[in-house]
Amino acid sequence: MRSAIRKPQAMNADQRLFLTDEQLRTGIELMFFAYRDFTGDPDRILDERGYGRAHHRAIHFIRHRPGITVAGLIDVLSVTKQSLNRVLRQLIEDELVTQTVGETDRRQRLLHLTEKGEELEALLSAPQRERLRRAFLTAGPDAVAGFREVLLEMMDDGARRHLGGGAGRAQDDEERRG
Amino acid sequence: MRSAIRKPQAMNADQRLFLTDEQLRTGIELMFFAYRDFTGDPDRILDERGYGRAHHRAIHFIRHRPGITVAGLIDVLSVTKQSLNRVLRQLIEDELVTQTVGETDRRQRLLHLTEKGEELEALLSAPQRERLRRAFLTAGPDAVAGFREVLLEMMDDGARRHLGGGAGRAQDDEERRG
DNA sequence: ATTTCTAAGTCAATAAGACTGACATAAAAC
DNA sequence: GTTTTATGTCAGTCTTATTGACTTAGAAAT
Repeated sequence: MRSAIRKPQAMNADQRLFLTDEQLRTGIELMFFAYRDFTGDPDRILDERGYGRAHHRAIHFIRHRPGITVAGLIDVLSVTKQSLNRVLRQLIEDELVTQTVGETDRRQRLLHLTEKGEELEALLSAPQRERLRRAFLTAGPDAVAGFREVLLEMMDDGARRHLGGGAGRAQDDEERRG
Repeated sequence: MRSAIRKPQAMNADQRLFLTDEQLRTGIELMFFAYRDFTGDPDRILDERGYGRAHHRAIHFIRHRPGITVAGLIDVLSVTKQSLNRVLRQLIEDELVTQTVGETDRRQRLLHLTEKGEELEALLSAPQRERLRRAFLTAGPDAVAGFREVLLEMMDDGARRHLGGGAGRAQDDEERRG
């Protein structure tokens, strides 16, 4: 028995495929820690202003999908109308978000950020962008491509259409859905 | 098939460095969607049993750092004693977690999962492992390496020592801290 | 034109999960 | 023997989210 030395052939299929228990567990923990720290910075800024993470999410998607409807935002965020409404009411009251009546369908309320809203959005996303920027720069382009691929694969099929940018405009999808 | 179209045009430094506004924004949204869907499966299982995400986190880290102290768990999770205590009380009451008095320091309560606890942990992590496994397999080993690098870089410096596996054992750190 | 459906908004009640602050106990450290 | 540490607990608060019921306005269908 040659038990002393581990030959490369001794690796099973899952090990060669980087799918060991250890690596999957590390993946789970990476998601937990990275997400927590990623949201930590804006959370602190929001807290000072009496807002929460829900406000950030609304502000983010209104900023990047200007003119999105309330129903569209509910769909992207996967929250209930009641949850979103409370958040939206505050943001409108505080003059960070405006509503305009839809042109083709006047029941719709099209959402936009005010200047004040844009300012807060920039302030909130700055630390996240900086964190990503630093991580991307350190890890390099190939690592970034891998990061994007894996996260994209981890998403539910239905959620992928909400992703703006590289994989098709979400706004178009939403308008098509009407 | 997701990164199909790429226009070969003039790129500035940031674009070559994959640090365009667009790519940073997509990174932000990937984190949001992937994390939400990643936690969605266990959330449903927890819900059926009257537990929440906080219970899952406790169970996960007790499973993978058996004998961890209450203070150690508070440190890893970055929650308050009061928050953790409510969760822990339920898990002990429901016989998923046991406490044993520390041998060297009898003030400490060393946490372990019972068989029942191990079963629930396996049930909760199964969909997450499967999701990761599928994503890793589809994206390939290089992408997985990139995923890990970027997430690791995104974490706060202080959090990195809590990561088990590839980058040093967290358990040792915790024991050293005592 | 009337009915029906849809988009949005609101009220009420509930719950998980987190927080702060205050306080208690037991054991270790000095 | 005093102080510090580890744990546990009580009380109160806050944010986010839920479900359910109901209203208003406008669009669509007949």
